[in-house]
Amino acid sequence: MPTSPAPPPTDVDEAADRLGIEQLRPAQRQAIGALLDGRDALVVLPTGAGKSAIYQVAGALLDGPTVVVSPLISLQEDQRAALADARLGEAEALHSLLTEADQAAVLDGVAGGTIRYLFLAPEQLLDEDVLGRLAAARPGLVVVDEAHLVTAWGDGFRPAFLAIGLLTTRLGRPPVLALTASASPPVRTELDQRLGLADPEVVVAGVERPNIHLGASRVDDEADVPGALAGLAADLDGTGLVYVARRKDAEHLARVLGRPTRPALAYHGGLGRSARIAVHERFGSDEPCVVVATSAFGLGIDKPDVRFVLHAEPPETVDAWYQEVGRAGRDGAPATARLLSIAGARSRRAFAAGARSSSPALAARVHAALETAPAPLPLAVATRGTRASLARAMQAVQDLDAVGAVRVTAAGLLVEPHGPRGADLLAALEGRAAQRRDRRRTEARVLEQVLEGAACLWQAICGYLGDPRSERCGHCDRCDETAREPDAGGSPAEGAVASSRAPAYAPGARLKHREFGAGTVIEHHDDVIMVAFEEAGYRSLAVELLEDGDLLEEAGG
DNA sequence: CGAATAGAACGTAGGTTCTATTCGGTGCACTACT
Repeated sequence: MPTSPAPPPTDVDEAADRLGIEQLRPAQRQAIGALLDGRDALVVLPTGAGKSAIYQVAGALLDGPTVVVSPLISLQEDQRAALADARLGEAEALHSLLTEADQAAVLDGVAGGTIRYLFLAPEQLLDEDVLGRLAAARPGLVVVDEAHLVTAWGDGFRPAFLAIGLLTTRLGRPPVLALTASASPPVRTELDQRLGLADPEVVVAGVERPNIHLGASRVDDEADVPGALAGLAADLDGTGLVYVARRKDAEHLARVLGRPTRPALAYHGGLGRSARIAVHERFGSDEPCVVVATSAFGLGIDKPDVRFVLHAEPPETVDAWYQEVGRAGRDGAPATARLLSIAGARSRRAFAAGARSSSPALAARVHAALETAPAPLPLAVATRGTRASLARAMQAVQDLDAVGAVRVTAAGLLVEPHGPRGADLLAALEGRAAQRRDRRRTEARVLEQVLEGAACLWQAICGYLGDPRSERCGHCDRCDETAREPDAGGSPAEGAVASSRAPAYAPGARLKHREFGAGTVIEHHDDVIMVAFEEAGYRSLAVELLEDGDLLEEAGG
């Protein structure tokens, strides 16, 4: 006989206690409080800061099951296991590795009220049967874990991420909690829109990782990269990660970097299941090793004592760089991150990012199909016959929703009677597509500029991620160089030049541009500032033109 | 976007040179086979 379930906790502290947490941190309390008041929340905290506890506690106190959208099956299983002993209620995952009978049992458990926490991938929500049964159970909370993937993966790789926002409406629109370790201000704005967050409680803290020493350097030729990496790795002890752009680079560099005392293992998405498990097990062991990997090796890694992260070339964006660097030094002990770029060459990872995108033509077809429908249609029915996968069609629906051409209600999808149609609709859709391409290009360019510039690296990253710091970090290459050149030629450090000449444009300063709107300065050198605009993304602006052209509405804050 | 690969033209043997296309990193789920 199973033991009878524990009675639900009566307050936040009791729920935390059952998780083995003595004292919740202020950031956690702030988010939990908002959710219990029925509000949405967007939480940006580094891994290890207790993001999961927010939904674990809030979910135990809200009526109805908590639905956690989680990107990987392995992650879902980890999260389920973490709740297994907590006496907060039953937790299950729903995915394709379960037998059909087990999947049915999980859905029955949700419908019958015995399951308190359900973990699933966004693709599961596209199944009308799953969606309908979840809706009937009246969820009390929807959680989007690794929420930055809504923008990073939704627009191309896994379009189901874009559908989450629409589908929460079908789930009765309970409070939505978006969780991530990194989200720059433009990404936050996009998350608000894509997830349909309504005036969310925003909690952002602690982007900088003081124990990670950051560096970026340049090699002249591609052929120099393996030797440079080998040199860096030789000076570093313990277990480390090397990120590369392509699968065959992983295989090749693993052979170059392996040593008898510390083997190097290649990891990428082309490996078989058992090979991948073997690398994860070796990486997790106490014996040091180096894993040479594509971006496949990332999500869900929580080994505390990774001592270094090397990049054979720049990642797609500053966000991706921060995410990958952040896998070092989780234990708080000193760790090292070094990035190589090839002089004059674009990173191979930058252009692979935006190849696939949604099609205005497909969106127009979906719209046409809806116009002839007599009543609100379930999403899956409305997009039938468009010759696109359900997930692709969802991407189209999301675009239609964003330009105001359709509306999603609990009953399904319908055409907005006064929304754009015909040529207007197509123009609006194409405008959106162009905006997305532009966003991608500028994001790749920002990383290039940070790497080419001379500014403190952590200052640039923190500014980019919306947690600006006004002083140099003291633990990156650029700060080391500044410290080594005390008063050669009598010129003060660059940061001092910037702030004495134009204090209004110091990193972290807020400004409002006539064309681009509100933004935050993230870098300033040579009379050029880089600004993160909430709506327009990242822009480099010449200070002289800015002032002469009277382009600022206001500055300060 | 730019590198790699496949195919075509050349004109009689197996190579060069050009043009067209596909592919590049992430994984969910599904289908059809052992």
